[in-house]
Amino acid sequence: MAEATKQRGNSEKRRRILDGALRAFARKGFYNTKVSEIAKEAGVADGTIYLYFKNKDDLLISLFEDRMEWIIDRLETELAQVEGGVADKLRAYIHLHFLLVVENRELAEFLTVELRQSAKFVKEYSNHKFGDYLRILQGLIEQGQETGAFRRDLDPRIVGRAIFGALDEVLLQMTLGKTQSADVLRKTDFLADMLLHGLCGGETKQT
Amino acid sequence: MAEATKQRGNSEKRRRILDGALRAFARKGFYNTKVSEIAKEAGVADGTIYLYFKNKDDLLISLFEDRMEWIIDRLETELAQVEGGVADKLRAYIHLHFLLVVENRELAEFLTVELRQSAKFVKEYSNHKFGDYLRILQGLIEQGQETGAFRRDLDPRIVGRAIFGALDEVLLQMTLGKTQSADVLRKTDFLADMLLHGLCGGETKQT
DNA sequence: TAGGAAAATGAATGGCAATTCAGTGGCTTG
DNA sequence: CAAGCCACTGAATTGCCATTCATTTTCCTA
Repeated sequence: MAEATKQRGNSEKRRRILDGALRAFARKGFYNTKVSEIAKEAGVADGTIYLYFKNKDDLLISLFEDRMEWIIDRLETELAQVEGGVADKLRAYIHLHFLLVVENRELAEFLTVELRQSAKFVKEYSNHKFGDYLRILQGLIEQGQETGAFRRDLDPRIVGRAIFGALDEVLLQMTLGKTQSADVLRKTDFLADMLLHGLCGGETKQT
Repeated sequence: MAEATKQRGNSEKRRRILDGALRAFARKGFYNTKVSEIAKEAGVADGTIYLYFKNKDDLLISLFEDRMEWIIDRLETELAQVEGGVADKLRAYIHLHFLLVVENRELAEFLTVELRQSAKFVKEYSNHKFGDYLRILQGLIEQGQETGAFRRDLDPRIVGRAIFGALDEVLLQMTLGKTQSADVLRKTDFLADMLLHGLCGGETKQT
């Protein structure tokens, strides 16, 4: 029990710090957030943070990995349950991506803003998590191309990026603009339709 | 002449500083760039920068506005010359957007990375330039909807964002990944096709 | 319950880098 | 040529804030 308690103590404080950091980073961005603010947000002393993280950079990376892991798990679980063709999976993917924002504004704000800001940063530390995330989307595209549902003249890697970028930018706008949750979800299907059928395309909406 | 000379002297030094800042920011990002580095890059003393800009933030904003203005001018000029339907204009727009990167990597890197990083920043200082840029794209979509070339069930504001996001993310990838210029341009048409006709759609490529 | 290890604290430190400003040099003008 | 002006310089100033570490508190264990 001693062991368990200690572990739990550790984990719980670590979690509190990550949660506090998320809130603080979402509000002011990485560089404008003081370590002491994170500490206050987490209800912890400044020094305590350094018992759990090597430094401020490490805290950012850890937070990023922690949350991406959570998102990826969730995405994989839920996508596996979708019945229907690849197009339906893609719709589900987009829906989940948007749902994430509705359910967790701060996380969305943190990811949309900091992910790009730290593009090089993340790149230098060879972060796999974002790659894993993108690979889910790319896998979906490839699958669609194999089954003939999607056209084959497009590079899945580019298409994956493009779709991610489209969603991300729209979400950024909504996040910063404090769009109502209901409105956010309403846009989902339109965007999915546009990506599937194009600007010129028909208005088919299959379930 | 005295007046002219002084003016030119001013402008030329200001330009040197902006150019130096662009190079420095593109390389290391705003927060990791020291003012003294910008000064060295511009071939100017540290203090000189403060004769032309209020502070480091002001320098960032000025650089951003300066370059966006240039881009917008160019975009408007070139789009006006495009013959053909709205779809062709959209293709041209995408082509120009990509061309920008090919011709000016540093600018592209600066914009893709810093634009988002400073989303709030830019928002607080109510920057109109990015809005102006987006409005060009949105105008194109609206025009297409009026003439019947594009479907009407999509909000032009959302679609504009989505397209911008898609392009931007793909470019970010290419910029950071040091993709060859020729390859960058090759992707242009595919991406345009995907946006116009969708993932499922045909492979029509009208000129 | 005492003792001591582990965890947590937060005031003090140290380094860094934005900004300032006293001084320099060159140019114009009378 | 003197004198004032003005852009420019870069070393010194200054404030900030990440990180450290001597001290305190908590929590076991015997």
